[in-house]
Amino acid sequence: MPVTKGSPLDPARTRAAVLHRATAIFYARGLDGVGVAELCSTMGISKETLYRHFGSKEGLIEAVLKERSERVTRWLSEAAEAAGSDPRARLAAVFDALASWHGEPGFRGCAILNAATQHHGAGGPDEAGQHGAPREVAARHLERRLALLTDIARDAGAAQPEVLGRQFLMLVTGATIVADHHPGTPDAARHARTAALALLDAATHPDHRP
Amino acid sequence: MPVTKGSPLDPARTRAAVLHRATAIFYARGLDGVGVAELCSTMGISKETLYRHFGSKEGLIEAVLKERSERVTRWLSEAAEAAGSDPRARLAAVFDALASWHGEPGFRGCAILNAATQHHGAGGPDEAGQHGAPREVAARHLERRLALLTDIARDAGAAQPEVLGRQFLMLVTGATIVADHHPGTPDAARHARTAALALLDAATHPDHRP
DNA sequence: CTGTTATGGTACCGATCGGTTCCATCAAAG
DNA sequence: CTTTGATGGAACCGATCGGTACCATAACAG
Repeated sequence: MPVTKGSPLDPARTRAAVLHRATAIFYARGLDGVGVAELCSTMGISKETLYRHFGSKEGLIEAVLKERSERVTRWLSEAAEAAGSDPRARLAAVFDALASWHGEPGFRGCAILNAATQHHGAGGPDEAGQHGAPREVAARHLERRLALLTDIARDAGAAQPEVLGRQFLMLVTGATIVADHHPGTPDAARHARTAALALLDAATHPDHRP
Repeated sequence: MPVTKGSPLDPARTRAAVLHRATAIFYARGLDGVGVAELCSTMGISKETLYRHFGSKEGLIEAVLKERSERVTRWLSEAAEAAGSDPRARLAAVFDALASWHGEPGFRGCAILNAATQHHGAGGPDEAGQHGAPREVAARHLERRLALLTDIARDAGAAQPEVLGRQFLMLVTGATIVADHHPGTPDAARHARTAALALLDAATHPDHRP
């Protein structure tokens, strides 16, 4: 029989705590920037515990990235929903959420995209049929974000919501990258928001020029 | 006296060849994805030669990134110039060049941004007063790209060329990232081009609506 | 109580890392 | 010819890597 729920020996609770702590450490130091030994000592667990729960460092990374992707996706969707039903307001809310994220103290870009970039060495599918896990997670991550943005474009009545959604995706992604790597553009998300709204208006309103 | 120019023992020629080969290897495998030993054997040189020319792996990386940044910047500027003097045509040419780059066989995103992401562990300035070299090179790289795009926006007569230039920068960067990490969007640069031209037109033409 | 289970700590493994040193070679300068 | 300097090859260094095995402890089940 399993031990009592919530006890300090509850494996599920331990796993969740490790996942949470490892997410922050990997984000701050990079996937290859921290070894398993230091990782465990920082988290206050033993290596045996880590390997019992996740099998390998790769397994831990994959679990961290999947959980992070779901959390971020949910966070952005909720930010859009909170803005109401007007597509324009929802789009603006997405970029406002982006701006506040970029302004957070430890901001270092998108953890999922960073991980995929750091692991680009494992390019193709390996012998186990597994592609590089970080790159797969990143692709699905962008796919979900594209779906959210395309929904907004569709609700707004754009002629080509798929195209407009992809343009929004590039603005969101580009703003995050620029905010991370170009200190001269601290308000990237604000400018991206202006551009996105202009594109939405151009795709929605009829063209008045001859 | 130095040996005859062009001889196989000419240090400058050796250095240039190493730089060229290392650029391709680092781009394909990642900065940490290949060790110095494999790097040297692949390039057909000895470790002593590498360390005599570049001092350390970090020194080689820095030299590779700086050379790459200059080459890419020159390439994009020339693509814009070749389109003539019309700002709209030059802007379109930039995204056309981007599209052809994204379509190349070994495309793996921007080498400079990838390197900066892979080395985000060396966050602040170290004891030698040197910030993480890859991150500095990336910041300057984006700065030069921003200057090119802002010039186009200014030549087009935009009311706020700095803002429009930054929006172009986010579209260029976002398109490259999406093309790398989202297989579902193979024509990212084409959609980014459409968006950029729409933004340029909106910022240039007077607004006809009440 | 006893038995089970999850845990933290530690020592250890082979492999690989970045970097250093020595040496034979080979082309060009004199 | 001899001398000079750049090179490739290989051995070697200490450190760190991801991963495994073993063990004492502590909390819970019965």
